[in-house]
Amino acid sequence: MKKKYLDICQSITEQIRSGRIKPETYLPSENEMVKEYQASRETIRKALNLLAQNGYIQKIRGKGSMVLNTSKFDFPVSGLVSFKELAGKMSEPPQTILNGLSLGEAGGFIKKELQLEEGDLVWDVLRTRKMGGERIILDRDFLAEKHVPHLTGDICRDSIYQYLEKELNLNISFAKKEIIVEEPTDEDRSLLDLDGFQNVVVIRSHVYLNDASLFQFTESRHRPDKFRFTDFARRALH
Amino acid sequence: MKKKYLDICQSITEQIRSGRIKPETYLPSENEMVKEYQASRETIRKALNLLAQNGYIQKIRGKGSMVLNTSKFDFPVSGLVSFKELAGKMSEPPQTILNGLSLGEAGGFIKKELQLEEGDLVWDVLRTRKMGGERIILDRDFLAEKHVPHLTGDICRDSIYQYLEKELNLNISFAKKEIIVEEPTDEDRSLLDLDGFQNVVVIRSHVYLNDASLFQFTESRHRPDKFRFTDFARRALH
DNA sequence: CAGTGGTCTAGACCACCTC
DNA sequence: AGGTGGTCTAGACCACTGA
Repeated sequence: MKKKYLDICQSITEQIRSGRIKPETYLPSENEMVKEYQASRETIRKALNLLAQNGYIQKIRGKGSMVLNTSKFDFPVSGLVSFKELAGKMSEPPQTILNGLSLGEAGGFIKKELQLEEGDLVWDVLRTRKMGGERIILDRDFLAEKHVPHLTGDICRDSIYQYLEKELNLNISFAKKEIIVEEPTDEDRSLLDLDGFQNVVVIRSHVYLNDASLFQFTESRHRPDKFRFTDFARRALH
Repeated sequence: MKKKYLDICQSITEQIRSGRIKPETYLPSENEMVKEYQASRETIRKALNLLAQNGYIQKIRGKGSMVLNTSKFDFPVSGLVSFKELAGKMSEPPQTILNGLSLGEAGGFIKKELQLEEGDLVWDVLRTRKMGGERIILDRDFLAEKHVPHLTGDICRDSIYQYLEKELNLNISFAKKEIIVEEPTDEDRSLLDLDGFQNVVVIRSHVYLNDASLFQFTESRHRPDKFRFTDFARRALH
């Protein structure tokens, strides 16, 4: 199934990212794009709305679609991105250390978080992320065994998300996240280079598949000086 | 200008929030809604897409639109919400203290952040937010005088956003934000009840109007134990 | 198979901006 | 007045689900 509006969106995204279309200038009008892309106006508008949602353009009535400046806006923890995808956009390559991988019956806490039944099994994955020689992030993932029957150390050291989407064809769809600041646990102190920091930033996520079933609960614990979260937000319509 | 898809969206939102439509159940099909709301299917779909973006429903092909559980998901720092709007959803009423309000020529730092010209004026607003008797948040707002010619202490103590949107009819459209953790400044220590915390959480925002012009730069500094950010994120299409 | 949501179209009317 | 984006429509075909 090829989606025309996605093609158009990617085409324009590419032109903006490469600098062929400059910030503060206007895109061709929707009617011009209708001819250029051989698509109906609604299809063009679908593509443009995607760009607007992601902060690439601002549509201004009576004038046109202005390209926004997206530089300095390059660390998309926002959205739903795995560490490997994120790392690909960083200057220096990070490193993943697998500290633990086990499959077992869900305990009380995690059984509740993943809404599991009595006797359901869960994977417990513990990984450290190293950047610039220092252990900066501690990730603990819980994955429901009924959705992910098989998991290996190699997959965890590479990218779990890649495996789930490419191999298992799971459709990761949305997540609810919360960011808070906590005191370091003993585990944080032993597995991270905390350098005397009194706090860690904790991101807790519940991740859902296309059919709205919950399959993953993650806790990502960051050294505060290396933590940065950026977001593009549109004001809700009223 | 009445927008049918917004009416439909609000109608369904209201039914979900009030509990008349329960989580884990399906909405009527799009074709049924076409009759119910006397609208075309594309208009219905526009409304449903808004609901999906905001985490109210999950659309599942071949099955329907499932209502998601939105409880425990109640602190929308995400999106673009002013403190007053946020406070309205909290149990206990918070309090705003105005620590400073001045209009002056833009200095080097803020001139750059707000992309101002030589001689442009900016408002500098400093406010403390008190919750449960403790001073928890320190907000510093810079607003370009060319967009906001007039500002008073009463407006700052109430809600700047309300004034901008209701009185000045400014259309606040989008913001770029960043969240990081810093050491407290002397100002933080004197104006907040830091209780010995070694860090503050800082949210920096650049806020833009409908015509893509930058009009506000804000720094919001939070005591870490009272900070919480929640987010609903959909995975980017590929 | 019928029903669901996903994509696409061609055309209409409106509100806004600019000249 | 002419061009821009914003809303809405009626209809078509497709892909997926479940009985």
